Amino acid sequence: MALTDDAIARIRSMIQSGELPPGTRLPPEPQLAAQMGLSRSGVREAVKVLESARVLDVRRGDGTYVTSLAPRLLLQGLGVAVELLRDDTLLEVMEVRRMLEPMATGLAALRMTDADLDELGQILEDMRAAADDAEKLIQFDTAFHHTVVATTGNETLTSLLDGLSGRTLRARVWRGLIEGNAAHQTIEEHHTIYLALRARDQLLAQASALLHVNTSEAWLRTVLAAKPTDG
Amino acid sequence: MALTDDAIARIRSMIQSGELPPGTRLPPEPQLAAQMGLSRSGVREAVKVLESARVLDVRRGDGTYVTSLAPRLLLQGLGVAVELLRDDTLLEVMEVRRMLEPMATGLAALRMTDADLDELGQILEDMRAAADDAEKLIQFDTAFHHTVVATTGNETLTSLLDGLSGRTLRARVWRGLIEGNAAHQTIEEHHTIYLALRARDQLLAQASALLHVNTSEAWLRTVLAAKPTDG
DNA sequence: GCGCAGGCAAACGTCGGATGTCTTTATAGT
DNA sequence: ACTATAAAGACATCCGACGTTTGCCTGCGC
Repeated sequence: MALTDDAIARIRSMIQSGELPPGTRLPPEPQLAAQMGLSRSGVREAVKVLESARVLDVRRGDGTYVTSLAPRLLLQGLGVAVELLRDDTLLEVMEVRRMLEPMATGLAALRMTDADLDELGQILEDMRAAADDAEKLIQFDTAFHHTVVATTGNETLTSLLDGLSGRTLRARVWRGLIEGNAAHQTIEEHHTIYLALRARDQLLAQASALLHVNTSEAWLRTVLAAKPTDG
Repeated sequence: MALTDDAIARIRSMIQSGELPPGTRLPPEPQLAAQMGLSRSGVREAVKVLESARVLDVRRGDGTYVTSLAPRLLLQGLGVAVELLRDDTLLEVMEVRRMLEPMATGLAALRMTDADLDELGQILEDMRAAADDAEKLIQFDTAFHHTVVATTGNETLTSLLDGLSGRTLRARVWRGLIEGNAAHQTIEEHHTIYLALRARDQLLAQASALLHVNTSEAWLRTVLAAKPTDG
C-alpha cells in the first residue's frame, strides 16, 4: 500500500515538524489531493484516519483544521483500544493500573487544593446516596478517580488513566461488586482514599489506592471466571 | 456526521460484542456497503480508520480480516500519538514514565530469567561499544528497556511503555546526553539497573530505574530549554 | 500420483465526476 | 444597527469504471 498511507504519513509529518501548527487550516480537499498527487478519495481516507486520531478536526461546510494536539485529545484513542481488548488481557490492564493509580493518587495528595477536596467529598456523598443504582455508581466512581488524578495537573497522566479505566471495564467490576454484596465496602475504600488525601498523606493515599485497585482486580477476576466462554 | 462514523461504530461494536472474533473475514466492501446502508466510499473510510487502529487487517486481492486484537497491536497507536505531542507536554510524559518505569523494572526483577539477564548483559555490552554512535545508542537503549519491561510478561504494560518512549523523545534525550558529555554516566546507570536485576532485588531495581528516568528527564529539560522557539 | 505453470475470478486500490448539505459570509433591506 | 436572505465555499455521499494484487482452480507434463 502506498498512496493513501503516504498521504497520512506526509500530513502527520508536516504537523510534527511544525509546518502545520495547531489551529492551522488545511487546503480544501481537491487542492490537497492535487498537491499530494492522489485523488480526492484517497485524501478523504487519510483525513478520516487523522480525524479519528483527533489530529485533525473536520468541520463540514468550513474546512479541516489541525487540533490543539492536547494530550486529552491524542490519548483519547487509548480508551477505545482498551475497550476492544480481549478478556484475558484485561488483567494486564489492571496490573498497569495497580502500578500507576497509587502513584498518581499519592502525587495528588501533595497537589490537591481545598476546593478539589470539597468536590471530592461531594462525589463521595453522591456515591453513597446511589448505593443501589449501578449506573450512577459507575458514573460517580469514574468522576471520583478522574478528579483525583486530574488534580495532579498532569493531563497526560489523567488521559492515560482515563483510557485504562474504560467504561466497560468499570461496569464489569461494579457488576461483580454489587452481585457480591461488596459495593458498600468499595465505597468505604473511596472514603479511605479521601481521608488520606485530605490529610495530604502521600504514602497513605498511595497505599489506600493500591488496596482499592486490588479490590477491583479481585472482583474482575471473579466476573471473568464466572463466564469464561461467553460473548 | 453520521454515516461513516456510524459504520465505524457499528463494525467496532460487532467486534467488541464477539460477533466478529479475531481472524474473522468481513464481507467484501460492496456487500458490506449494502449491508450497512452506505456507499462503498463510506465503507472504505470506515475500514481505513479501523485498519489504522490495527483493528482490521486489509489484504489486497484477498479481503479484510479482524486482527488478533492483541495489546501490542491496539496500543501501537499510543506511540504515534506521543510523537505528535507538543514540547511542553513531553515533561508530562516523562512524569508518567517516572511513575511507571520504576514499578515495571522492579516487577521485572522478580520475574526475570537467567536467559533474560544474559540478553540484557549483551545489550549492555553493545551499548558500551557504541558509545560514539548516537543512532546505535538510541537503538540499544530502546532494546534495553524494552527487554526489561517485556520480562514482566505483561504485554499491555510493555506496549504502553514502548509507546511512551517514542523514538523522537529518546533521540532528543540522547542528543542532550551526548552534547552534555553525560552519555557515559547514563550507560553506567543501565549497568546499575542490570546489577539490581541480576540480584533480583526489586527495591534496588526500582530505585535505580527511577534515578535513570530522572536523569533522562533532566536532560530533556535541558534540551527543551535550549531551543524553546524552534520548529 | 505429484508438482508446477497458466489463467480465471474475486477483492481491494485508485480515480473522476456529480450531487447533496451545511457553514460562513456578504448583502440588502428595514 | 440589526436581521433576514442569498450566494459561495467546503465537506458528505454516491456512483461507476478501471487497475493491481492475490488466491485458487485447472490442466499439462513428469
